[in-house]
Amino acid sequence: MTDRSPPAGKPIRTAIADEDGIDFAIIELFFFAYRDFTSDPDQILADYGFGRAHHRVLHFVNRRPGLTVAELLDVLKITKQSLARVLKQLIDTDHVVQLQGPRDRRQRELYPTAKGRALALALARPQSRRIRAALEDSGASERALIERFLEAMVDPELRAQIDIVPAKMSGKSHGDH
Amino acid sequence: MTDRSPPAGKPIRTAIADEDGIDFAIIELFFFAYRDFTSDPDQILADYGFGRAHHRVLHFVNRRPGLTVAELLDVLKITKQSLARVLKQLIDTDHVVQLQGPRDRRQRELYPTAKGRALALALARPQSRRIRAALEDSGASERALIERFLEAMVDPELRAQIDIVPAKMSGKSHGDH
DNA sequence: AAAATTACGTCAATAGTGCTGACATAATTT
DNA sequence: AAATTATGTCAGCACTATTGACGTAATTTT
Repeated sequence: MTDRSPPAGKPIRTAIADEDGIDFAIIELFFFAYRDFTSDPDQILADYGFGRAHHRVLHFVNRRPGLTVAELLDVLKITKQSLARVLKQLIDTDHVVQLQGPRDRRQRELYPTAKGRALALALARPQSRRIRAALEDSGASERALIERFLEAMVDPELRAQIDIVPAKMSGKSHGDH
Repeated sequence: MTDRSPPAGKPIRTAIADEDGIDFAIIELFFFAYRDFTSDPDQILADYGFGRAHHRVLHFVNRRPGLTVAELLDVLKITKQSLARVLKQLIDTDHVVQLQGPRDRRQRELYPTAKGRALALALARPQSRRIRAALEDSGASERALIERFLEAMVDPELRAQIDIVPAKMSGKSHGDH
């Protein structure tokens, strides 16, 4: 019994740094940034008994009023069952309403109520504040650049999901490439 | 029974856009970017029966070999219990080893094994590739700018966690403010 | 030296989010 | 009429996270 079950690999004492050209710095920053980015709304959501999933649904229902359940599933990349509970809670608490689709009556178009819009705004406010502060801190005027970078981080096939958003209609035209 | 239980708020049909100066565009892009950023390693992890939590532990153990359990908890911002299972699995599978702290023998210093380092690299590779591609797509040369922005997104009190990383020792000095 | 604190491990119970698979219903399409 | 589609729901399971409690060993304080 002098040695343990597996060969018990020896400890490596040197930090991984930017070995092999891997960009650990940005990988790690992305983790930290997202961790804190979500922490603000998480605290508000807790007061409502909601979680991050509720936030995401609320966000997209407000951004694209009238989207259907199937479209929402596609954007969130989760399963029907995962959405079901969360959506039901939002409907039961009068944050979201369902309307029968005008053309296809099988579809349920999702709309925020005034209550749902107010909550979406309350959740977005601290996040937007954080973004504004970060843009200032990091030598602003680069908003478009940050936007393009984040967009480029998204899977190319899925960028279509982004281009649906209404912001693009307000004459920004920072990229219809 | 002409009306439902609650006043049943009316549907709002207009998109939330950038109402009240809220930066919904970047909020949403951050969600999409992070969703896809984590999807690459998630697939690899599935082969090992690991999840995202394993990745995070593996990442930081490789980035700061010798960190203690308490330090890791502080960085990940999770509870001891949440870490316990994940860490145990990584130790049992010989990805991470614990050494008794040299000064304080209560502490357990965490180190990656060769196996653990290899996995950390394998997980980081697609992420780094995605970052490189995004920097190119979005008119690169702005790496430092992106880095500063992400850093500024982190809670100021917690930025100390970032400044520990070894990358800063390699003479980059883009900010010891 | 005794007492308090600290670092860590573990146990129990619970919540939130996600998954797969199966099945039902209503509406639309073929 | 039959097949397909959009949605809802049920059962069961996995992973990550939570709080609270307790135990042990080591260090620090008194």
